[in-house]
Amino acid sequence: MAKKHKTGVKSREILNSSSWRATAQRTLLLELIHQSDGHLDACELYQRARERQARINLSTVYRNLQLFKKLGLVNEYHFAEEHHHYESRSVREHQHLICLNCGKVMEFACPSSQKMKADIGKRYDFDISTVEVNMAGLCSSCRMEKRNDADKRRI
Amino acid sequence: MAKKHKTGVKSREILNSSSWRATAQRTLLLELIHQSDGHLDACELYQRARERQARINLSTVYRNLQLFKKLGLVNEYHFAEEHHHYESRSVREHQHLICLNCGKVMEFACPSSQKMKADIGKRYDFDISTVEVNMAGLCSSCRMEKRNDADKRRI
DNA sequence: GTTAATGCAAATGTTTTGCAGTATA
DNA sequence: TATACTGCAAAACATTTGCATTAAC
Repeated sequence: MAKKHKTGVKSREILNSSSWRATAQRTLLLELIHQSDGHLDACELYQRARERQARINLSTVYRNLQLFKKLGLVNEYHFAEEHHHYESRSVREHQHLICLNCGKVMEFACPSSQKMKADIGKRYDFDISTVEVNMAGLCSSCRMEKRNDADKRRI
Repeated sequence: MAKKHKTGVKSREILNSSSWRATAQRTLLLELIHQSDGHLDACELYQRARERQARINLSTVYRNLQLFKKLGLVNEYHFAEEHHHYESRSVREHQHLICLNCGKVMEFACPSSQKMKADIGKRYDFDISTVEVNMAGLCSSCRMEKRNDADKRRI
């Protein structure tokens, strides 16, 4: 409850501080992103938004995600999939591990990534804005599932 | 010259060792990927292939890239763009830095990624097959270009 | 009242797929 | 000769865009 209120206030502050308008759609989207456990894709966000605002349009979702990205409110991630994932920027720095079978996403701390960012930026004279460490593989339950499938075929 | 010959032989060996057919298109695509400096996208590969086989089709390129990925001949990368990039798997381990303005891709060594892979795999009980470290930002020449543009607008 | 933002529909770009014809093993 | 592979066209997705209407300021 307290969290929800805080997020709402924060979003509103950010929007008011600039010339961006705090529309119902925009506020709802920000709230849903903050509430979620992270790594939503545009389609999932759209579906959740529709539960509360039946007439919201997918292009509104995309337009606002671009804006949030520009304002630094969300990070965009590029996993081993065709679409992007989005996450509130406020959560502490972490990286991602994805199961290639079930799509489950785990987060892990990666303190070395900030040092790496500075080193590489200096070495190649780049102004680096994002660092992504993406690992992908099979989680334990999917590994087990695949093993069982293989056993069945052998019978 | 020697390199080209070696690559051709290697590709042919890999294809012959299985039931996959060494078609002219497939052989050409493998050769182009091996010859390139890495991180090609499907469209670029298609354009290069057309210079030598005018009638080759983009779907053939995509189908073969999927096959090469499955056979472990190429790696697929997900940079901050809408399409994927592909690279011969034989080259030594490295990670990528991409310019968000001009699309230029730099490669950098990241020896710590292998240790990280082992650590994270153990901690989360994942069988990790890929580790990507993607950094993105502005290269020095694009930074300068943008600064000049800003100056012009101010006049 | 201005003008930014939305909804809708259509366009764009990337990747996949069905199918009939072709070429490899 | 059997069938894997290709080319072509169309479909399937994710994302963007133009434009008339709506709503925030």
